[in-house]
Amino acid sequence: MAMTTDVHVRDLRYFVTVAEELHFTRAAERLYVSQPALSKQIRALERQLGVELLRRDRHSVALTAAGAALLPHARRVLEAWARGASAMEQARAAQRSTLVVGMSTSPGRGGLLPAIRSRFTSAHPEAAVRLRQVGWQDPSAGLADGDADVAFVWLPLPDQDRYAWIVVAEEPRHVALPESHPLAARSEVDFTDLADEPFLALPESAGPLRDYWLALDERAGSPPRIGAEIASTEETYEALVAGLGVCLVAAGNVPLLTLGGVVTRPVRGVSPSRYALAWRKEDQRPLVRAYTRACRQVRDGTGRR
Amino acid sequence: MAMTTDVHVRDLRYFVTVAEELHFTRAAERLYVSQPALSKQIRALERQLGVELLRRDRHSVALTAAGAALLPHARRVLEAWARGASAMEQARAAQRSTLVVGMSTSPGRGGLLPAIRSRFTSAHPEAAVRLRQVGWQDPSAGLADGDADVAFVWLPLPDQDRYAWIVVAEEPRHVALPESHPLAARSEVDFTDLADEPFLALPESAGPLRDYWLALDERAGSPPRIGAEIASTEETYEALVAGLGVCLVAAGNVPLLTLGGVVTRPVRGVSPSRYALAWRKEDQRPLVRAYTRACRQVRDGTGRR
DNA sequence: TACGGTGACAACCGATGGCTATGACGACGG
DNA sequence: CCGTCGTCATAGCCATCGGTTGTCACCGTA
Repeated sequence: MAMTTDVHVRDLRYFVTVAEELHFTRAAERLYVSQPALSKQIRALERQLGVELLRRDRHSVALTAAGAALLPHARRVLEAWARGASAMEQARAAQRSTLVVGMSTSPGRGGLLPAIRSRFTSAHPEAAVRLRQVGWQDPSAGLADGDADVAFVWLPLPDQDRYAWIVVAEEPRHVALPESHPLAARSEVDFTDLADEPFLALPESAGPLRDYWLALDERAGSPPRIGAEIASTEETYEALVAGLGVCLVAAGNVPLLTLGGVVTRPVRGVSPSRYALAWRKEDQRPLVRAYTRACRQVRDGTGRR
Repeated sequence: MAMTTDVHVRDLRYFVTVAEELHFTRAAERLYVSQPALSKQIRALERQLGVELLRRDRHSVALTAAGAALLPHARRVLEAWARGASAMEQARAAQRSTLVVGMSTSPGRGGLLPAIRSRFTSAHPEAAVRLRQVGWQDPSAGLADGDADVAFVWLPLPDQDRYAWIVVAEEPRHVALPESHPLAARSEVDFTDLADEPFLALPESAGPLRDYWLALDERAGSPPRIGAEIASTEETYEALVAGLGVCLVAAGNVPLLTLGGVVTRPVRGVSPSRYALAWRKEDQRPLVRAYTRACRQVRDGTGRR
């Protein structure tokens, strides 16, 4: 007999209405339920509480002492929950009108983000855009776990069939080296010269993207040596100056690493990298569609103002 | 899509617990439910509210903004309901420890009530006794509709198989007459002399009791003339002085009617009336049993102090 | 590489909460 | 006086809910 004292808010609402009307049939109408249903629920509530709340007297209904005692508390519960429900209403609205943009590193690239944003907000002035930095463990930059609604990512993505994307930049890849490295003397390097260097690699969880930045495709089967794993720009920089290895980097990201002690050189013999805006393929929400449309327009220079 | 915003208080309790533990399995233990049940309920709550409350991150659980917004409201609802539940607890206790004694007219009869009460309260000091006056429409004096837990009634009762009783007084019946009535000159009358008089009768709803006070049994088939219906001592007195009829009255109730203009005379040829304490046969509650026991002891003079 | 611990999912089952149809019963009007 | 109306209660039905046990997928760790 574990006496759950929990109650359904609906039952309290029913009770309060009957207490106000002192009339089951009328109360049932106000509540949009049938009279028997209301009758049964009130009896169930009385049974649950072990107390007679209403005295039914053939042609009249009256509150008992217990019913009168319950009424104010029931009203307080209803009111408290009304506030909670309205908070949820707000949360729902906020969720509906907030777009979270995931990204691993700053997209930069010539005002891409501000341009998209300006188009987007002109189409949806009520919407808020939140940027969210996501570590490199997640190559989908938050799309996978719902942290982000759209995201700037490097191709290729894992689970390609779950996402759609628009390529926003195609950039040649450079190599980043400590400035003391022998190859730093060259102004340009062949990838074959790098194949035996220790590489800095993305985390395992990055899947095909890790392989891509190791340029696995260009290595004819011989596996790369891994100098260290990196999950952020800062880690990468530290690993480079510490001499743990070298790594490929998109041309657009070169400025993020060349702070001192690190140099970058163009690489021949590797495919260019592709940077894209991605979203969950089945996600049809207006804000998502508007953002991707804005992005496509910016890329294509459509309707430039 | 009538969006019931109602929520089960249990679900809020579940949510608050998970929000406190940030751990489903531990929360489930605290709540004494299985982990899948808890998981499902929380998801259902999220679905109902159309909002993500908790972010499950494989090896960690965190509140979302919506969850954080809900938490205080949920706590307020729980607290409001806790007060309500405790009020119901009190009401239950009060109901359990209050005995309602129904009666049609004052039992009087030599301190019967105080004697019973004193025995009763010495056995149940925590209990409260409430007396309740009931109109003569209800011959069970409130037992039938639950207004009373025990009641002082005149036999015979309707629905005899629903009640048990102890006879507390057996009194000869007198007749009450306006003092101007021819029979008022006699010091005693035969019922046969009364048979053709108009009688004051109890309401139809009194059932066999109405017939009893009309002394139907003594009338060999010829039906009585009804002068008026009466439902209280005052009505009876007024009807008597107005000359609407005569009526039988228990010896113990004679003082209630002989106020002026009305006289009473003993009646030969009618059975004595029986006054009883009655209760619902299936009612085994301790207070009811204690009261009837006290009554029996007082009647039998057992353990007189 | 096996293991322990996490939350999610599936299948099942009794209770709940709603409906319609009907019943009992007092009030009221012809 | 009798039929009808209005009231709340009951019965029988059905979908959904809220719980169970059993299992899985996943991850961190020994």
